[in-house]
Amino acid sequence: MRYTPSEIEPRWSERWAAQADLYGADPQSSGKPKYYVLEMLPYPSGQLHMGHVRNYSIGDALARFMWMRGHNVLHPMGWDAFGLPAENAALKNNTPPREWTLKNIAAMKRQMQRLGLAYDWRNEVTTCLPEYYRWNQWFFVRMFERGLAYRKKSKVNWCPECATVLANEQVIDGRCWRHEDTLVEQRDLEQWFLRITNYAQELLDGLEKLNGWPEKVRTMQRNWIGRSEGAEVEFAVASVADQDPPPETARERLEERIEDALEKFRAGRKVLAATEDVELTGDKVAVFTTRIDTIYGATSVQLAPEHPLVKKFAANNRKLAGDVAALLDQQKQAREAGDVGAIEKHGVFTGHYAVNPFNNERLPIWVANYILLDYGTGAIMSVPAHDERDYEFAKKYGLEIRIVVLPRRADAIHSEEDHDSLLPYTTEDSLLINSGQFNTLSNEEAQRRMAQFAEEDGFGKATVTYRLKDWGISRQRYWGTPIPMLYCEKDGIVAVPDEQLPVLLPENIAITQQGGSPLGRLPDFVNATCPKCGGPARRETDTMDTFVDSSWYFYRYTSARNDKAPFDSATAGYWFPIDQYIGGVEHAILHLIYSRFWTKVMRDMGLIKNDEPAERLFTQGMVIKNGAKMSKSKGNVVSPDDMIERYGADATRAYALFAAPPDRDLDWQEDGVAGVSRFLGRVYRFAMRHAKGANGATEATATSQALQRKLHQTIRKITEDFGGRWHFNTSIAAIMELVNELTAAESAIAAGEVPDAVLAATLRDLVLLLAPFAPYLAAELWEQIGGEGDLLRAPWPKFDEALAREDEVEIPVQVNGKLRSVLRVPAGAGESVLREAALADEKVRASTAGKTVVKVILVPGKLVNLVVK
RNA sequence: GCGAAAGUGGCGGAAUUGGCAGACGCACCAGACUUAGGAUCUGGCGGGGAAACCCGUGGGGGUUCAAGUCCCCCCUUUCGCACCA
Repeated sequence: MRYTPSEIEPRWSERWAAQADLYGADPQSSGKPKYYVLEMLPYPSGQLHMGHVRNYSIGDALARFMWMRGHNVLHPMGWDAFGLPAENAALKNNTPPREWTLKNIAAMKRQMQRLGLAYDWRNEVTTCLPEYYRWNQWFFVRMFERGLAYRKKSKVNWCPECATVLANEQVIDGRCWRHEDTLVEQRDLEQWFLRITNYAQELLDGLEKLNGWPEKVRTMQRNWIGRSEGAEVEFAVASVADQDPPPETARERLEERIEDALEKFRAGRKVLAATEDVELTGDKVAVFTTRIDTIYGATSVQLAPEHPLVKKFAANNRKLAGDVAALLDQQKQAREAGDVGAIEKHGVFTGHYAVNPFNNERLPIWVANYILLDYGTGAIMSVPAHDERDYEFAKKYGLEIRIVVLPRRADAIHSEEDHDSLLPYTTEDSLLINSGQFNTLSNEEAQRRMAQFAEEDGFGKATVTYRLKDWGISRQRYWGTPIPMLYCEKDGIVAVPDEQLPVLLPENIAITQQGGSPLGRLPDFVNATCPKCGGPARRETDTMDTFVDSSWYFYRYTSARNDKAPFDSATAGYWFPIDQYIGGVEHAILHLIYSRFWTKVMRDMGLIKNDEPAERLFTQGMVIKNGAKMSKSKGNVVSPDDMIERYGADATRAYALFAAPPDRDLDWQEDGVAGVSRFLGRVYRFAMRHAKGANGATEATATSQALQRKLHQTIRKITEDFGGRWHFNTSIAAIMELVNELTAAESAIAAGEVPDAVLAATLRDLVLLLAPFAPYLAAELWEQIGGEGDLLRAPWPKFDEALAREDEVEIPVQVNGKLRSVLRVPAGAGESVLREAALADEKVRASTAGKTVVKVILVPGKLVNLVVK
């Protein structure tokens, strides 16, 4: 009667695979409450890893539990099948990407089936197939029509290793998200963008309502969207009068004069006054600030090296051009190294001035290497007294530092020196000084009034800026969704008409590592006809970022074979939002922000009604080994196949749930898997011994009552775990306790102390409790004990409060907080019973002898504490 | 630097609400059994001590009859963010 998962499991696996509708959802008319449980779809690398196993074990346990609780469950699976590895593999093995990918999918599907995961494969979604990606194209055209997809030349992140562009979200510390060692370069390219920034505010606001999402993920998204409230203020540019591009000698003279002004400025630290013969040029420079209230303290304006105004200034000034180039280089290097925060601040005076519209002061315009063109307006006003960076910069270059707010708690400030030692102070709990008509206002009040003032006078306004940028989706790669756009000489950019979709990805193509999109080298693909004028057109050769694929795949599951639309709205309306989404925290930003965006766009298109894709999100911890993330380079990768072969799928899955709470990192210990396997063996043998054996006992005894009590306590615990904390490690531990108690009662059972009915009911419930965690063993035993129908649809056991109740409890007795004895009293014993029992207890009396009991703490059901002196 | 989470036996972890610290499992030790197995069963297993008992949840302080749990300070680890104006 050995437990042999290697025989039991494949037998069931085959039976399940033969029933396509086994894990299918019921029709909407079933009247059952719907439950959509979803695990993130894998990239088909060809091999499941332990992270997948953990992810799917959690989801599968939940799905099975919900089925047994009588829900209508949708539990699908698919493949995130486009992406660069397929091209790399093609290069290496000379296999077409499609072939390689489909082969991997088949292999991984086998692994999933071997794991006994309860997916409805009839809804399988494979993103690299035209039946799927045609809808990516369809969505793209819809977004183009709505102005949400646009093309622009911009500075983009370029990974030399991938030979393609990356989205901001795919750059981590200046490196490619797929190539930890590869620095991302900045390049200028024409790219397609999706206007996710249109939804920045809604994406931010929506986070407040996502109470079923981990706070950590919400915070990460909040930071990523990076809203900041402030104001834009326009400064007029004033320059040394000499506007015409001067001949060489004149230019040198101008440079001298600028040097001269700079000299004076340095000597006197009073540039604001050293403005001699400057006059307005008609140019304007807008700065973005979150602290308009400190604008009277501005003593310079700082521009990003790439600011258009800088180009203009530098055109007349070779020295400046050289200096700016150096600054730009520093910034670029810092950016590429990913430590912009650590950059040493450098700057250069341009010789030009900006007029502060609030007080008409002329502030020197500098170029600084820490100002970023792509945030705000690429220009700032520098207020050294109240900003740490500005302070550092002003100290370094001797710029004036002017205090314009006085902290409310200013008691300690008695002199200028005191002030200096406190600088810079950035508090917003202060009052304005040295600020003209705004003096004595609070910061908050001043911010409002000054923005209003600027708006009324037409030189500024309150604004909101976001760190979030539009989503660049063009990729110069082959293995992705072709962007369905055409370039016609006459009609410009034209979308491919719906009836011509999908734009098929050509199959026969030589994958090489040379730059540019591989599709660009296929004349048959590139040369097309303009649908408007019928003339020749050039086809877009870039493909879409694969995150497009995963932004809406879960809608497709609800009607995966639909060839009229991306999905059926009514069906999606029934299933959405996803009740529980489960995956790794590494997708907290990328996938989870894109798919929220996509959902909002689809809602605005009228395809769906929900605002958010998923009601609840669970992010599981990583699977590690010997304290480190599993990786080939560390040689600590544990193969799921290997585990299944040695211990079975049940033991592997149950261990993945047992070894740690699901949200924490899990240290994979093979001995632990063996332990779980031993436990399953004990269950198997116990059940087999009693599956059919009735010995005619009918009389309830203390033992049978104790068994029933334990059983119902276990049912209660596990049912609560599913509804609450998801600490499946303790759920499984509870089943182990139950089984320990059952096997310990073996001799009592043999002695007829446990009625047949109790034993049979216990066995049945034990099998049901096991079903979400060890489905193979549960199915096998279910059959052995004569369970009817499929286990998955058998109702989850109900716990009986009366049977679960203890009738006698142990109450610890402390003397001065130290444990001295344990009382056995009837459950529900009142205070007087406890007091008497405690005082009468021998051990207690021994330790209180010769002392007076000052106080007795009685907590019925918990403990007794005697305070003695 | 900012923010979050965590720190409990040799190891993974338990102790939702302040109430017997170490459930359950691994490893280890002792024993039983034997068709000698990657088997099964029984018992032991935080530290000190012969015992009574004492000590023990990263460190230090505090609140409380009672603290792993609450409060204050500090240390360590992991994760996120980081010139964002």
